[in-house]
Amino acid sequence: MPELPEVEVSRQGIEPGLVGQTIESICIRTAKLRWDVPTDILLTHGHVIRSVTRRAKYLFINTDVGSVILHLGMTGFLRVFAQTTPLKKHDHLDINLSNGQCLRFNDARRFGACLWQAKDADPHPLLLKLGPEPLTDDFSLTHLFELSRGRTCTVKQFIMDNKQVVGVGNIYANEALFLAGIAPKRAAGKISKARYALLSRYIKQVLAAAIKQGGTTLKDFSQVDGNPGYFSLQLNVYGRTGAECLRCQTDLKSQMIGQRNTFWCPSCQT
DNA sequence: ATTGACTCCTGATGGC
DNA sequence: TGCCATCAGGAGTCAA
Repeated sequence: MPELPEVEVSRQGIEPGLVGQTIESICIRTAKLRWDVPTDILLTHGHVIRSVTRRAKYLFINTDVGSVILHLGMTGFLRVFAQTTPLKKHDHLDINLSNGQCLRFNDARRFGACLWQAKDADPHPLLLKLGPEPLTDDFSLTHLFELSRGRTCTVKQFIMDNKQVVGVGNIYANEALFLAGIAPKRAAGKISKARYALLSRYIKQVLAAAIKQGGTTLKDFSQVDGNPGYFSLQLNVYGRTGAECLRCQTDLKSQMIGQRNTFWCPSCQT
């Protein structure tokens, strides 16, 4: 289940195989993922891939005429290999390169997306409301505190809201709240500046650490080379319902908060 | 404006 | 062994 670290690891994985290569053709095998796949992406035929970038959990394959935007959703992953590689179930899209290689997008649950951003056009509507990138200075230690005043939703829902900060998915929200010692059900508007500074620092730390280790592998994710990520080995709370807290041996709790499974230590997190 | 419920989809899982 | 029913989950959309 790709979160920001997994998307960034995917970006780093596909970038060397794509940049400088010419797009020979694009094969849309599945016309509708989360939304209809825009045929505008075919405009990239014959154009060179200048860069592969990321904004939130969106990946951009950038050419001189525009960008193919990919979102991995829940179960999406990307591979770069020979165009002759046999198809597997749920292989939805190929970007064929003139060197015989291709970028292939596979997504079992089709929560992923392929979008089009024309060069010099207004930004895609989906990108307009996104908050700052958590790993940049745009996401300051006081950012969350300032936005949270008066908010009654839980702190967990607040940090997972893309309008506040992008890329904090369920796994890392649980982990960052544990490290900061904040109970996930606490109201966002009633948490002190000092605690938000701590939480912000841990959000940055946990995301950066996960990227460095190649992302978290649970059920679905693998790196572009097919190897798993290794971060799951050091999850403190996610998925550990009933197990003992690694810090204080208290039994961890879990509960659905805002349709998402939430894990915490009732002793360490207050 | 904010919040919560609903929705898309398929594979994994568990009960019988 | 097989067949349901249930669930996970990113994030947009809609209703309240």
